[in-house]
Amino acid sequence: MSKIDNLRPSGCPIAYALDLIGDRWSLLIIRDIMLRENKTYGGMLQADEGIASNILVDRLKKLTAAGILDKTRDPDNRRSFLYELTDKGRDLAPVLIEMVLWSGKHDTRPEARKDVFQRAIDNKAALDAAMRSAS
Amino acid sequence: MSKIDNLRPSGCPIAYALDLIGDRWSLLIIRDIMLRENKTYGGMLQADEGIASNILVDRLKKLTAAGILDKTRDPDNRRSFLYELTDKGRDLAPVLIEMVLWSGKHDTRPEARKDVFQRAIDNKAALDAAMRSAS
DNA sequence: GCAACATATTGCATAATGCAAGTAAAAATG
DNA sequence: CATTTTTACTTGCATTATGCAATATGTTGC
Repeated sequence: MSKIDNLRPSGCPIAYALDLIGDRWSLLIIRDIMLRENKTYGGMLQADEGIASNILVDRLKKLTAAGILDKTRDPDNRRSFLYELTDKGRDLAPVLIEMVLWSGKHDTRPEARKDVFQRAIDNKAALDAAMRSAS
Repeated sequence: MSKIDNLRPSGCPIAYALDLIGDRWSLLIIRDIMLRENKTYGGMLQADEGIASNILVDRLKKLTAAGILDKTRDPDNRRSFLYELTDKGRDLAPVLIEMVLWSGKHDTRPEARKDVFQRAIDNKAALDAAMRSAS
């Protein structure tokens, strides 16, 4: 198991957030749930960015331990698990939305995908509601 | 020098943001500038969280290379440099604000500092403007 | 029990981080 | 103009995290 268990004691809210979700993968897992209804280990393994299986397990454990995700058996497929957002996890929707707006404005690469950016521009509140209800 | 130079090619805006600022320190540097007017190497070294000097140099270089920071000589102290936000950097203010709101709601530790959280609750637009003008 | 599916673990190489000490260069002091 | 101080940065080395490929564990349906 990797990554910090102990939070930085400064009390700074930015530091707190970074201690829990400040890495290259955690928010992509939350994106998978919020924007792609991808709630299973297997589905997340196959996502675009190609996370390694041990890292995925590690992050799922940490996000669950942090009270951001909740792990349950999938009632429709009893050999699979569902990782769903808790209230704390759902409340990350605005953070993700602001990241999308920032990248949409500043990522000038041709491969940059603008669909979610456009949704955020068109109706931020509706996107927020959709992301929260996805869990 | 550490950390990835090549961006993940998925085109996902969340992945783009994480490739540039998805680590434990980058947003704390930006916080120092935006919320503490801490724009020098030495000032950042002494911030609450105690970043190591080599990591600080590395992140300052990367953020500058990413077009988020701009490095100039301090006109008031010619042996010091100022790291200031570009437009791209200033546009991260909403991301930081949403993180503050999230942590303020969910960090239940007694040491959690609530001052910036309260500012964001009271007048988000005013906080955003203050953070942008700090650079 | 067995095949298949799904989640998770292990071993090992590479890369990032953290710490302590040292270097470099500009400005202030005498 | 030599010396000290300030400020920025670098280096060496130990520890920790990440990435990859292979393997293992657990669950279900037959």
